[in-house]
Amino acid sequence: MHTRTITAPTAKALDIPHVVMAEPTDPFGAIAHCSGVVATEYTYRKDEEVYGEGEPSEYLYQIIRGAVRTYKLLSDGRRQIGAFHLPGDVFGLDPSSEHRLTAEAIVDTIVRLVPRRSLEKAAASNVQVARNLWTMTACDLRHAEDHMLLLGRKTAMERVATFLLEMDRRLAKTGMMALPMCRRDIGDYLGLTLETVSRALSQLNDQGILMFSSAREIALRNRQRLTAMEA
Amino acid sequence: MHTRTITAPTAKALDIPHVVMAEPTDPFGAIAHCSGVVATEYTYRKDEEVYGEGEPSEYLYQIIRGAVRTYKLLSDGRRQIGAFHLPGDVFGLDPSSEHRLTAEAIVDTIVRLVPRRSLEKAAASNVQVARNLWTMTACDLRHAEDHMLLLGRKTAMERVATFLLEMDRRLAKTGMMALPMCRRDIGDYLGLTLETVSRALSQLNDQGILMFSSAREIALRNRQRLTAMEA
DNA sequence: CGGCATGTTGAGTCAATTCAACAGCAGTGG
DNA sequence: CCACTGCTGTTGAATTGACTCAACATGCCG
Repeated sequence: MHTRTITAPTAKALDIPHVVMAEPTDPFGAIAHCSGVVATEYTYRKDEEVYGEGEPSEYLYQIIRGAVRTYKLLSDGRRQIGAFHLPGDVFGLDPSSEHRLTAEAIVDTIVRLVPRRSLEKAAASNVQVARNLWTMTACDLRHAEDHMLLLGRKTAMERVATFLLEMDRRLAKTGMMALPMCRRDIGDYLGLTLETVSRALSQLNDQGILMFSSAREIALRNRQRLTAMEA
Repeated sequence: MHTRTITAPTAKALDIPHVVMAEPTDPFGAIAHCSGVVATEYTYRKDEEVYGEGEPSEYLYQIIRGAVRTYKLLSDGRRQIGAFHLPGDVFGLDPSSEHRLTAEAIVDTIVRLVPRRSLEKAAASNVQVARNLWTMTACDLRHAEDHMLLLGRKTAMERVATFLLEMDRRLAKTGMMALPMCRRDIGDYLGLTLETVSRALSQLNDQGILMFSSAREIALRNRQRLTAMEA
């Protein structure tokens, strides 16, 4: 596994090219540049676990390339994926000392990571760092709140429409999105079975609302109609 | 509407009696005692709106007596309640400037409130305050993550069992819980219809797992079996 | 080229919903 | 005091959206 260590002064050179941050500012970048904060690069293979639910929270991660799913399991194996993390996204931030979800690479993934210990230290003296940590957690919370509405009250088609628009916004570069995750992952994210996801996508294809290049390469042909289906 | 203003020095006298905080520490209390932070009391009537989705976030609230629901609506009226807030709980904390859910009193409710403006000011100079704000948001996030698992993957009976154990933990004082919310609220919290909630409760009653004093006064008779049903 | 992962589609089933009727209770006013 | 009214909760019957189970198609990797 390839590992590289970057000290604060050189970290700026690592800024991810061609990625528009979801946030107007880049809280992770702001933190990573603090004196005393050391960022490291690390690579995970497809399906490799980054951390497990209940494990001590030792690092904060930012995805450079690839994708990560974070999820919870029930004892009988039923799984709920809480979020997909894509290039530029930060994950693994847990004010409590233990992770509350498991994180796994969906595809081969490169992350930048910062020890929690140095974050705590930076936050203790630098109010702006503390504020950024809060902002990042709040961002996760907003997503979770929206997702509860989806899981509790939307129909299968509405869920898939919402998913497509979310992914389109987050990873479509050229009008085409290359989904890193399989149908089962999408189902476990949307609270559906993989078959139901597949049927909904086929139906949207039949209606001309989207077009497949391959099963995971999708272009939206009518965002307006899709937005109307989102409920 | 009765309003009372408390300055920091006297705020300690207002500590809510006979309420065990969900957290080992009391972040709200810690913040409310900061110099420059002024807490006010306010009363909302049953079904009165505390704030609406999209409104500017001006206050942080702590419930003294009563109960509040926070929810999101779809355009056709479908509702997802994200959380119930009970005495001692803090709600309305939003790092962004706008509320992302609507808050309504479930019954006549007394809250203590602190202006957001003074929080920002306190957090800018006091790292401990900043840390407490982060901790409170993280607490909301944890609940949301657990609730996504419930909404996406649990059966109706498992949802109701989880709900009963949550409420038992949070408001049972004498082995009896007095639910402030109606069946429709419970359904909208659990992603079910009110009829399904009612049927599940009746079934638990028939099985001797709980006992009704009235429709909203419930005593758990077998927490172990209920925990086993939680999945 | 074969073998396994992944994805699609069909048929039948079922858990939860919808629609409907009724019961219980609280508050109101004669 | 009791009928009246509205609201909340329960229960039954029929429906349905999503699931389960199954077969087959596709595509990728060695």
